[in-house]
Amino acid sequence: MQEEIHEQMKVRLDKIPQIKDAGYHAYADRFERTHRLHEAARLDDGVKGVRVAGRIVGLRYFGKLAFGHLADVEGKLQFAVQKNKVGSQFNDLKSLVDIGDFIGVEGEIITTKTGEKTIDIDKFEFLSKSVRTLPEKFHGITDPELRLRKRYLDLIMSEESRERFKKRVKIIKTIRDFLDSNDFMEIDTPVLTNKASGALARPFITHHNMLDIDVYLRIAPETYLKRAIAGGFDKVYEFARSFRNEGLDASHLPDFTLLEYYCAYWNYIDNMNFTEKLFRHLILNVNGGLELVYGDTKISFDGEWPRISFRDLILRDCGIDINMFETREELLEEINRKGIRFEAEIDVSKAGRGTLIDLLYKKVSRPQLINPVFITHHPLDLSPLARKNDENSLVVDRFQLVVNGWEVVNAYSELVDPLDQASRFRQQAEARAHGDQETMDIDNEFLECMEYGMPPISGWGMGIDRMIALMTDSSTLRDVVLFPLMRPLS
RNA sequence: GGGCUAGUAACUCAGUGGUAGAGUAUCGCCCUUUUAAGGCGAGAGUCGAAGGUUCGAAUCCUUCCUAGCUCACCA
Repeated sequence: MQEEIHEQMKVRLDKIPQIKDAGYHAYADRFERTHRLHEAARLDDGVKGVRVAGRIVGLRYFGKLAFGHLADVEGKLQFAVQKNKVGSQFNDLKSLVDIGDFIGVEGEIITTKTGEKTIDIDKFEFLSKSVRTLPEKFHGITDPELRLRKRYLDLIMSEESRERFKKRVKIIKTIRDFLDSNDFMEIDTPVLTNKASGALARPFITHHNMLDIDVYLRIAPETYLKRAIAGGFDKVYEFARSFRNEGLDASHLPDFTLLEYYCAYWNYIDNMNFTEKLFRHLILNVNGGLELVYGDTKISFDGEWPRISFRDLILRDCGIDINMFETREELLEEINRKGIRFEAEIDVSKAGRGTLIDLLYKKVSRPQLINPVFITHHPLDLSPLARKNDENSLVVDRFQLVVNGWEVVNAYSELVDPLDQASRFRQQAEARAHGDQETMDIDNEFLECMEYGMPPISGWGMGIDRMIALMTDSSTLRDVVLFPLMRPLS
């Protein structure tokens, strides 16, 4: 109770000793329920001895009768309190109980004149006193900042918000069940690491006092999951909370959930086929159809999804054949000649060839991709952990699933050749030496693991939060995360 | 970081230079079928913060804080 106590709070605080004087506990230790609220709401009339508990979210008095609602995230149930049934407890309710309090009630299931399932109570128990008033009942919280900072209030007040987060639970459970039923094993890999590897991104750095070393919060679980494959697990996955010290906006969070799985003996084509199955299963089970509506956009996951190479896509969208330009200088010259400008924060003149191609793709192609499309065969220098294509050594056996202009999935045939991996790391180091920020650290421990031998592997990663935003028609990722990071109020 | 917008009672919002307002909520009274219940009455405010202009500032000016949207970069 940091701030000053205003009138309404004082009124409620003053009730706590009165609650005790009346023989209740203001903060009881337990309540034996026979049903949860949404279960009780499905019982037949006449069932007696029903005991339910919840937060009071509405309360209306009519002289010697009162109606109210108990609610939780799963549902709500109306309760009726009649003075001639509960006796002296009626006045206790009136003088001690407020909207926002938790109570437990026991009574009989009835249906009111207006047709609503109701528990007509014989008695109630006080469970927990709320000393602050809930937001206004009709509008709830509309200030987007308050909704994020005080998500619990948003959940109490907004059915839409409750449904969104329940859907998140269902999405994650559906994916987990699907992977489990396909013989994947869920494992955990470290969050604190010595190297920020597995992706191209700026990490959070923290410090371990006892070891006196700086450690990184992982940017991806990739290299550890592959170590598990080397150790003999042959299908693994992890819902990996990952951390990137970069922008923070509607489509980027500093900590987000990255689902990755790895399967030994698959290549990227097996993986694309599996991806289609996974998504069909997910969307059909959670949304009941294969079409999603996101804002004004309709997205169809039906049918076979197009598979197009990075080169063909860029050629189609801006007429540049990236295979014709083998150095970054030649490519940059061509990009400038076509009049394509990147208003990039990073210095384009320092970017490597791969980074340039990536910028080009994000500028001319990606925004146009609405329905799911597999983009394949990315430039080698953008994919230091992916296997080289057997026909064209400038590209890798990689795919991204792009939906609504978002990279939802990134996957490839994993590089398991330790000599090639060592040379890729060296290339990354060179690019960094030339000023390219978007590079990967050399990870010698990972390399050594690979030297002991890894089977063929295909790995896969998906930003869960983005997928959930797509499936819940949420315009910002912060709407699908319960408690997003906010600058503290000082 | 740039541009635009916003911050007034616990909550939702009016109020554009002249005594700080409404609804919800709270407190008191009436009411046994309501569900944004209703009726009568009352209390509740550092108008985001600091400075300035003015006889007088929620209102005009400056700076700052916070947030949302948006643009550029990152999943």
